Amino acid sequence: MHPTNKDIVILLKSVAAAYTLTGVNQFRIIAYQKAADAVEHLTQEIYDVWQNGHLDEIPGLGPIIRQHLDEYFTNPVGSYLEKQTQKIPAPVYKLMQSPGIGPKRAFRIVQEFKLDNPKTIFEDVKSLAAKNKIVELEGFGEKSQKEILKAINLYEERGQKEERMVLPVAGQMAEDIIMYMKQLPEVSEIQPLGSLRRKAPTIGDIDLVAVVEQRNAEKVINHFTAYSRAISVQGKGDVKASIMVTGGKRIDLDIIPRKRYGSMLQYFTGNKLHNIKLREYALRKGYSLNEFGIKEVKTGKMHTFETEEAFYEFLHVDWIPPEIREGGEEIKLALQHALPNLVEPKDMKGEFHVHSDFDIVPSHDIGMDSIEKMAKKAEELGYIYLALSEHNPAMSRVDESQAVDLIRRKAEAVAKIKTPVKLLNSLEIDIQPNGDLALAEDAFKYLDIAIVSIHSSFKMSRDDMTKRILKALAHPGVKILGHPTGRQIGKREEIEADWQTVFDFAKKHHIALEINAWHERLDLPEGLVRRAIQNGNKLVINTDAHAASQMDGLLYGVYVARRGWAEKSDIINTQPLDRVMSWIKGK
DNA sequence: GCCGTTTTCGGCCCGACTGTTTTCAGTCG
Repeated sequence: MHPTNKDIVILLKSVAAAYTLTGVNQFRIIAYQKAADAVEHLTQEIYDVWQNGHLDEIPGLGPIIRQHLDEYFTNPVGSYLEKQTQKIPAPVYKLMQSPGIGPKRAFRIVQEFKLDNPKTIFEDVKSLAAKNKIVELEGFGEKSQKEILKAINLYEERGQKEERMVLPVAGQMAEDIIMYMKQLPEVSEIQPLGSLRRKAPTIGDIDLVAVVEQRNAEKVINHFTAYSRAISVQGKGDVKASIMVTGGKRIDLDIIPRKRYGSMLQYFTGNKLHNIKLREYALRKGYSLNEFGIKEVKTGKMHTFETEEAFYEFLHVDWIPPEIREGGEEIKLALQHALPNLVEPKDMKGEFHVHSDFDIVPSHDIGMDSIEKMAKKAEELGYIYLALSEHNPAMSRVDESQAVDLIRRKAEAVAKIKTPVKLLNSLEIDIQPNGDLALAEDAFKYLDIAIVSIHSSFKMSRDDMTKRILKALAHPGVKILGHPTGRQIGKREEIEADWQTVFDFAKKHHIALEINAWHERLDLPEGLVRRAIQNGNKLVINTDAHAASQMDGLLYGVYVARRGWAEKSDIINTQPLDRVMSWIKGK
């Protein structure tokens, strides 16, 4: 098994902890913490990124840590990183995993009581606390003993299976509480920030900021903590509060007067590395940034900002779309007025991957709505074209001539629909393990366009998988590679393939890479979107809808495209019909 | 150890909260 992102996060944090305890340069410790943070918030598996030779694209990982990771991925045994962690007793790292216990307190406890078994560390500490032993340590007291117990219990209860929400779930949760908060006229504005505003594929907790005048603060905070879905109040102060809602998810609320709203938006949108880099830049210019405004370091004069645009403008930095605030090169480009002009939802003019209920005897799940209904929905969305791409007929259920007949009949059914939307007869065809397509050759003449996707044998060697994909793409009828990595967020890993080779081949043959907008796929992942674009590939954004209502979800694909720095011209289904048709015809 | 729109050397984000202390250390986001 390859190390997961979580493994690497723990590894890097452990090295940072070991350095903290052995007393190395504090900035080296911070560098490891930043690196751990970068990996923790990566939306791709770091192992895959490493395998494809692109560790250098991750901001926060410098040459030295990259080299250590390279060694670790090749063979962890005896590697530098492993050796560093071994300098500290293993139970320390275990103990640190409970919230509120950092390296120093964990080390103190382990050392003072000579706890050497990582397997029993939590039990050991609990029984020490029961005997009131921890209170006796210098620097610890009654309350810290209690806090430590609470932290361990919390970790044991649910810390390990901490799950992040997919974007639409988090979005709905935010919308619900925003509606609730807006019942108060004192809340003049309220919006989600953090990873939700940056449209990250998964969301840990929900951050809200509301514009409230100081005299109404108490009332608003009280209203927030009285939310009916709150199962507990985590914290409550004059200007902020935090609740836990059903499902164990946290919602934080900060309130701010109108005149400081801009700096608060910037501060809580993040991400962390973006903020650090912006503040470092500002500091070189003599300014210190915080959530209340911009301070002139020399004079102490404070500037406040009602809008985020004004905040960035003060620093002579172009406003940066939240989706690309990742701590990479966006600040540099914003200074040069060279940010990309990201694709927007309104640019979308159609899509190529929806499943109708036409009974094609499909190999996988069939759609819920008729072709007509899907076309109607496309019309409502203002689309000018739509491709109906059901799964191919199951080879186990129909023979070749029956399959050909089904495709022909579907073409006729599509042609019969009266709609201003240009409908295309398409299919999503399985790529078989040997790279053959699961469709009789004669059927292709009834298709306007074809998507090919992998739906089986996800575990293959990188070489075999790459060959399999190239063989499928070599078929002249193929125009789109569907959900290329096959990942399902939180459920299935990405397949392993040499993406550079796949991208080069796709580019040469004018095959588009899909950004599948289904919220559990979001595939291509944004990191690969960015590389595909830099490589000169074209992409399409598709919903993979199995019901008309799901076609609204194209938005989530647009977010991924934006997070991958895609402009309108990179995305084929932003283009007018004639351009799309000439792409289909292979020009 | 990382990083760069006055630096490839010499700096390094910022504040809140908590607890155990009388001025700070540890942890977190």
